[in-house]
Amino acid sequence: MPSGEYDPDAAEPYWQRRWVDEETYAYPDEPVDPNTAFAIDTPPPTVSGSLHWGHVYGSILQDVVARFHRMHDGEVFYPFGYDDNGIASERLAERELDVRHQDFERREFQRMCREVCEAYEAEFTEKMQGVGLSIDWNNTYRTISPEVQRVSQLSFIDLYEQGREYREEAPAIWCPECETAISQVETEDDEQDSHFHDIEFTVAETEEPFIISTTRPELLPACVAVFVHPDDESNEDLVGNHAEIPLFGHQVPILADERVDMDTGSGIVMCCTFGDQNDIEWYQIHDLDLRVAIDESAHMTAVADEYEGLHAGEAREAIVADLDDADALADRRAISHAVNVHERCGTSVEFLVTEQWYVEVLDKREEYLQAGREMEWFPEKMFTRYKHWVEGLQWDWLISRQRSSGIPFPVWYCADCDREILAEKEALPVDPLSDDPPVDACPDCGSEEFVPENDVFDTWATSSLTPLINAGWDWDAAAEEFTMERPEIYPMDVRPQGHDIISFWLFHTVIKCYEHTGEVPFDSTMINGMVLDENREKMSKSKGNVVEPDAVMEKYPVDAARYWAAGSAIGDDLPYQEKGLRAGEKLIRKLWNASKLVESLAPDPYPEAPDSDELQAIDRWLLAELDHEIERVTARLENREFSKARDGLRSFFWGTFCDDYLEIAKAREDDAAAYTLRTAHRRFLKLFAPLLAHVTEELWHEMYAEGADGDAADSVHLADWPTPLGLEADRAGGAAAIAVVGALRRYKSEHQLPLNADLDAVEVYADVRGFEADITGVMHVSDLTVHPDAEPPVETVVSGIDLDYATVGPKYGNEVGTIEGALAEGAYEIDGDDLHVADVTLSGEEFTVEKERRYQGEGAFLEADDVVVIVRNEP
RNA sequence: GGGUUGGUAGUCUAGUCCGGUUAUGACACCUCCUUGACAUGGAGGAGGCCGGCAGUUCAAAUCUGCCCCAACCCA
Repeated sequence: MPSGEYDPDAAEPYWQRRWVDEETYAYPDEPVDPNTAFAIDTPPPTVSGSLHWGHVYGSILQDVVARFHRMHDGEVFYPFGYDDNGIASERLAERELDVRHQDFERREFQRMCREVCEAYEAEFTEKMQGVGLSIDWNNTYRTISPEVQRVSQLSFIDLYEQGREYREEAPAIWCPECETAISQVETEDDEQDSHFHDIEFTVAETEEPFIISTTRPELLPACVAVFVHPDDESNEDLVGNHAEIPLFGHQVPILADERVDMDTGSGIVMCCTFGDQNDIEWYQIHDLDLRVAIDESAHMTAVADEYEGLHAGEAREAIVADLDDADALADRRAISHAVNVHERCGTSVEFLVTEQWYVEVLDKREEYLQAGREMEWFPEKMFTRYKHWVEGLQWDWLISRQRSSGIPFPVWYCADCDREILAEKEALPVDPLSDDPPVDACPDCGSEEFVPENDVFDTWATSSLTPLINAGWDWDAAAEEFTMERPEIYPMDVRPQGHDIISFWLFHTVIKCYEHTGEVPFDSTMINGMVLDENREKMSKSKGNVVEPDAVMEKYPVDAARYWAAGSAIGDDLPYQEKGLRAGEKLIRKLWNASKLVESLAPDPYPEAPDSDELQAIDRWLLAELDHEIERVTARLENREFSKARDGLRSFFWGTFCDDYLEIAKAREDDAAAYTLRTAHRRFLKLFAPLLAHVTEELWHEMYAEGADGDAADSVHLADWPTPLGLEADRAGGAAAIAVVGALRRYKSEHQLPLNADLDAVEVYADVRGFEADITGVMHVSDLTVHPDAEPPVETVVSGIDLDYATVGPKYGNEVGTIEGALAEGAYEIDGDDLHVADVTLSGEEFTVEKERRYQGEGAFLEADDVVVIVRNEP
């Protein structure tokens, strides 16, 4: 039985350890009913550092969902993954060991990555267990593991066989620091200081000079055309001629195109291989030359003549200086502008023509939009993000990366005819660098020489397969079909994630799983907002406002953090506020203390359910109100309305159960009260369990686990979610009785009396029959008289008229103002059911007469809701 | 630059889709109260031009337009 004060420092780690040791949340190995199995697909966090408070926040919301459905529905599949196969993890290893991947042999570097990641993964595990997440720790995966490599390569081969992947030499976004192609989603804008250079070009045909403006003079050798806007009258005579490039001397055509921004600089712009995405479009549309001046590591090529070998940055300075010497630099001014950088390393990206693998997506935009529509979105409005992303797609998905660590493409090429040779599905995973291709000779040309593909998959190509990884998707060679080890969890019930990754992670997962299985992988998606600091500002290392999970956990119970996290409306950002955690602490304490009182008022052995007619009116009232609350909380949790579920349950428990019923029950000593207390309290523990996972478990074991059926004997989290009892109850009478008690409390408070002070005589004008003993008991009333039907002995004075605007408004329109004016001045007359005012007559249903009650008799006159109470008390 | 979402007492928040006249609750603040768990509790009080401007309407926190601020997504 609970005693003393609750000690979360001891209880929380105890239960966390026990949940893990006893595998409380293990998903069964044996077949599970697909109708009750509930599966969550958590996006595996990237192993690139420590977990931050945002991870904790999102995880708690997932866990509330998991715990609720475990109690409400049945078995819950709640796995955990570590995403450790991407550039982020490689860069972590480089940072941690102070090395560069280029300096190591591929296998050796991969081994180093694994070692660094292992330490961080152990820390992830510890932290996640430390917030009491009900993850099944038997179901964890690493995105670099052989099993996942197999799934990932199977996915590649399946899409290839479906004709949805192609290899092409084309302009691609390139990070010169990481020396790999990257996709559009991996870039971000960075506002950087730069210079605008006005450079003098010459028209070859006329030797007439003109000015172009550029931030990238080092691309002069890469210039392949000059553009003016078709509407640009001042420059239109240039079109059709050629321009001679200063310093480099080559000539390029001058063309017209609408993409030119006439307002920037001179309105004449140079097009290079490639400065930006515009250049790529011009290259494609106008069939321009390729003049590659910058190589994979951002050094100048032979095209740059004497600048060959210089880093692009050095070349820029050198070229600017030489332009100046040649009197070709008209102006140079400092500006600040947005530069496209690689989000992982902050390096400005280049556009290089390289051979890469792509997944075709543009042709199925409408289908993928429909796939998104088929999911239920919490909140609904987040679907718009998905929609705009899909509608705005401009590139197929580039999935090859020129990195050391990652999952290799299961592909070889014929050395003679370049035919693509894919691995056999049953042989996966393979590494073409060390494994042989599945054929001895090229089926096309018979050559026996093969070149292995050196590239690895984009990390998202793998992390977009988590539903399939979790479901145990595989290729059955004998049956020649894809199979699933746990078909009952696919499609998965919910996919939680932050709103920042809807566009790439969620989108890619939806489309890949959809292509493999023909089904949308999620029934619903739940989008959480971002965690902000206490001033509602985004947390960032540079601002120094980052909240460290460890610091919070040291100061507050985990349940308090869980309470705080559940205070958000789904999709909204949530500021970190200590008072939110303090409120959580208060609720934990209240729950603990109330439990102690329940224990002492209704000690062991707990009475069996009495016949319904033995329950007193107040008992039936409480249990009926609780039924109502159960329905509300259940609906709110189903709709992921965490904040409403939390606040509603909290105020019902605190106000109705503790302040109202518990106080009344103190005066009772019968079995009906004991049964009611126990029944309600046991139900409260269950209702709070998804939220306050630890304290409810502690109390459950103190009070109920021993006598519980089945799994509930092990954990409240394995108990069944409560359903309404459906008792008949006088809910109006109970509400009136509570109003009477409230009025009497207020009376005592106003008269500075202690709440347990005796009251001599109380008269109640409301139907509180059946609740008399409860009122006298809790309020210490010596003589209570109830007048269920009689009018109170008061004079009523008309104090005003309330209009029913819903009918009066539309009916009288502009006259409403006049009517209101007359009413305010008292210029009206009540005539039976009618009201004469301002030349109109309102009928009975169009207004209500407001009456003030005046009591002239002895004692104090109290009003609450529709209840009138008269107190006569000798001091 | 474009799009999305949000802006409600000192702070956080409900209500906004579907307009109806004392705008919800919590924290903090003020006053009072030791009551069979909890004073880390209980009863009460004060605190708001619902981001700004304009419009629609008898009536706007709610609908429309423009503007300002913030976050996110995309250029």
